[in-house]
Amino acid sequence: MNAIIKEHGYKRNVFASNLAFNKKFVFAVFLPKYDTIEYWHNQIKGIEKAEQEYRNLGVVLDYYFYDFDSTSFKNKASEVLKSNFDGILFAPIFHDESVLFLEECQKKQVPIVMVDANIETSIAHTYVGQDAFKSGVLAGKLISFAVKSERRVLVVKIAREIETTSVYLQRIAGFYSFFEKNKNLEHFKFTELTIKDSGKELLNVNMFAGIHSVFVPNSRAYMVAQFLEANHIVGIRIIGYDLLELNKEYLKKGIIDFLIHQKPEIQGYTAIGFLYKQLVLQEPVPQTQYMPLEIIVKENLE
Amino acid sequence: MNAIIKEHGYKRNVFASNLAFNKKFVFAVFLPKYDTIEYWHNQIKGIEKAEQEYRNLGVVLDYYFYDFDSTSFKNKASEVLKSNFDGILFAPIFHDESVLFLEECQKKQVPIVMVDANIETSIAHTYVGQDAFKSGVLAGKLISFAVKSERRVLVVKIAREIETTSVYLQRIAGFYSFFEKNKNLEHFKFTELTIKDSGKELLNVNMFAGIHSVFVPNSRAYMVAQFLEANHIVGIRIIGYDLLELNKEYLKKGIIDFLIHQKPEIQGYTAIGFLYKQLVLQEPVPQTQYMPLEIIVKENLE
DNA sequence: GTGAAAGCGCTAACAG
DNA sequence: CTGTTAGCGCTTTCAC
Repeated sequence: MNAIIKEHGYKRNVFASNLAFNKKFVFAVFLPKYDTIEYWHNQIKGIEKAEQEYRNLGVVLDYYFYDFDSTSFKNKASEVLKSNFDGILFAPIFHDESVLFLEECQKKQVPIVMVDANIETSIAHTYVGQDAFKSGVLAGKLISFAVKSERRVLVVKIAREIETTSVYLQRIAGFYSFFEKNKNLEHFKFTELTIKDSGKELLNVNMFAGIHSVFVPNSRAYMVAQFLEANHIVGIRIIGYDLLELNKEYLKKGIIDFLIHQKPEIQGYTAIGFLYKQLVLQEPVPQTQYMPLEIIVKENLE
Repeated sequence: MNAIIKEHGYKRNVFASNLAFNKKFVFAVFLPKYDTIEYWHNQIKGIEKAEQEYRNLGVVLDYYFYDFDSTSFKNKASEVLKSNFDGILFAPIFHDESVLFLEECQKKQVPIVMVDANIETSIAHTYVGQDAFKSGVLAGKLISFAVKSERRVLVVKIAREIETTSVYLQRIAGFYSFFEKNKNLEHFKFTELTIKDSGKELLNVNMFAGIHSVFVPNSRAYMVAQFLEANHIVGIRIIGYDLLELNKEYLKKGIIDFLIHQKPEIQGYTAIGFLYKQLVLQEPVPQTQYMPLEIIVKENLE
């Protein structure tokens, strides 16, 4: 009989339904501590915007932040699992630990949304984030705008040891694939440079001799920009990722030329919106939601 | 007393409020006929997406479409004004007629949202759309990526007579202002070409002799691309506006290099969302919401 | 003006 | 398992 009613174009009244249900939905938000990491700070900003928007609509957020190490992750994870929540948003920074965490969440039968990076698994979940490979291809294209004479490109990998996600490797893979697929770009030559994080002092002028462009496959383009500015090296095109304050500053100065923006705020905002849709509105959401790849130059910043 | 209650952190329960209010909000949507104009079709797509989203939340849309002439606009306008609506979304294609229409709407005391173009007026309303001048500046920047030897740029104005909005003039103004502000770009030389709409046959090969780049300040970049392709002219960079199917096609082929995207779907979607916020949620909305200027190349299309 | 009461459409609990 | 009912928090109406 219910079936018959539904067939006949019946629409649940969301207001009445949620009024009667009279329940707050608790979304657990399980992310790295954001105090010092601007990228995560922006994710949180989007989440907080969504929190405010859905506050009157029966949504409560419970935050759990961990330090950027796997022990802290595991400790907080068990804390999360002890609590009660109707939906979970988290970032699988540490792969193996995240798989275990996912399995526990599955037992709770709640909707799961992952941001920033995805995990290959059969456990149903939604991914909201970047397509890292494609963003690398795009970086290649942007570098390729230079003239058609010989071009030397420096790929600068500045990474901390605990970098366990493969995001920046995927970006580099995409980057090279662009030049492989475009055979008329054989005049581009590449050199790689690997530097430990906060090892800015390891840069030296010789590294940039004869270089026309620099590709920084993570958010640390500002370090290269700082160095080039301090040493009065001009005419080198820099392309990097993420709208950190320092990156934006050098973009405005014209020292960084391109930033690829992954919209962390929108990631967080969208993720909460997806939980809201599933739980409050009882509507389906996509399995994967890639952020559009935005090209930011000085003139379309903001 | 009400005041005291509110001071004390009282939040209206949106579910109960709207259930008791038990009213459908009618939004009048007053736009050009979209059948043949892809740009407006995309606006409508966004509006329909919003319609679906808010259908269960007490929102009903009433559509009014006019032909692309001011008589049709006026006729439909009076039809709209005779109807009952709680909020209005419209595009001020014809300036003077739109001002009159606005004044009538004001009398109805309903929230007003304008898309696509704005009107200078003291009548309270929200504008959702592009910053045309800024988008022209951006176009200038994109053209300027070429090498630092002499560059000849052709500005191709393909417009129908009834083009009454000044959007494309603002874009051109922004475009030139970029080169004026950057004195190191004096090697860029400009030529203008004005062609009546669907006068593609008026293009000829000589126009492109010695030209390195073409700027088309509206959505008709594909016409130039078609011509260049048909005449096997290569090596000219084209930059235009809007993700029309034809433009996208030539972007994929590598004949158009850049498209600046004004997100018409998002405009429509946002506009409905603003009416929803004001009427259903009784929350404030901004006076002006500029769309971000998106740079689209082959590699970040879709 | 203030106060009481009906009822919006649904869910959950309880009775049969 | 099906049918009935209280009540979610608010708006509107009607009585005072």
